[in-house]
Amino acid sequence: MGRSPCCDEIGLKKGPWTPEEDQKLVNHIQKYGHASWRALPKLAGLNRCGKSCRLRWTNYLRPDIKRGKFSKEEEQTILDLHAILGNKWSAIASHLPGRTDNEVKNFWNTHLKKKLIQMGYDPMTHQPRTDDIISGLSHLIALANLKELLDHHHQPWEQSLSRLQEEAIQLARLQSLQQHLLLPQASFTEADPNTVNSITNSTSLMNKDTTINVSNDTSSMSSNGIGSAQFVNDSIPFSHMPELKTPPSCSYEAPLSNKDMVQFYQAESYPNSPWLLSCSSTTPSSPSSHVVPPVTTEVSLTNVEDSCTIWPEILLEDPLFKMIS
DNA sequence: AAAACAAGCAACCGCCAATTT
DNA sequence: GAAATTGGCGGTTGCTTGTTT
Repeated sequence: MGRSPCCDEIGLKKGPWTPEEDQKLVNHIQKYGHASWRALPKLAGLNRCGKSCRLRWTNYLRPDIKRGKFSKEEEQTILDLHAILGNKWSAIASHLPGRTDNEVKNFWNTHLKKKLIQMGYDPMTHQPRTDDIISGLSHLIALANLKELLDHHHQPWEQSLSRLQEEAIQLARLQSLQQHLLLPQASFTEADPNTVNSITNSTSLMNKDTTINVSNDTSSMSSNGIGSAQFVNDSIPFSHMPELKTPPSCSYEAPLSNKDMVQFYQAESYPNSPWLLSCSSTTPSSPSSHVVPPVTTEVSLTNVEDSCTIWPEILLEDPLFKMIS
């Protein structure tokens, strides 16, 4: 059985809050707290639903709310955390004292998302947008083809069409190769630990300032009109991505069986939380589908364990973390 | 000066998980 | 154990303000 929305009651006010309403809410909470949001509006003399009161309090009236522009540090933290957590606004906001999930979400949607797109990143994956590069390249090639076609207008059009078809096949091959070269790592949302492990073992790739440089100089076009692409350094730095590193060591203060694996993530850029750690247990038969809550809460970095499994998306399960400062 | 458009943000909505009855 | 209730979260909406035409 479902439940009726709390704001369905007839006559309850919606929309922007007036200063008088704010004052009533603040006064009531300061005096009596907010044990029950449902009961609060009547007790406080407000013609609002409890949900509306809770939102107003948590997003605007709470005394510890930090207002004003986001600092560069806060911006970087949001970018770093979003790269790992995705749209977990509440979890991201918990790392930013005084900021609400709503504020972080709005800041992301109005500023950071656009910024990433402008920088050539996919705002969801935080990876360079290969579709843009490839479509841009295709566009250039198409223009070159058109130019060549016009240059050879004396040829029968059937012949030109046939040449274009051949070139389209070659272009498709080139694009396939480029995608392979541009995506040396699978997505971090991949749940298979083996895949994730192999990804993490090659994290050096993440921090290289690598990009594809597409020349628009037609002299670099080959004789059949297909352009060339080459890897060069530093145009689109991956600076906003947190650096993932193999940990120096792990030791367990609670015993773990050989079915267990350690998950960790180094977050150098998060103040007071240089390491976020957690352990979980998995069954050998289905490692990716059976991750259970932490079996230990204390992990310290003292001895090297080669068998540790690195799991970059550990932050996806924020509540499971043990933070060691 | 006015209309159109864009950006920013507070607030709402629906869903879900946890808790209570 | 099932149903009802509550609080919390993420997505979306729509109002306000600023900018451009």
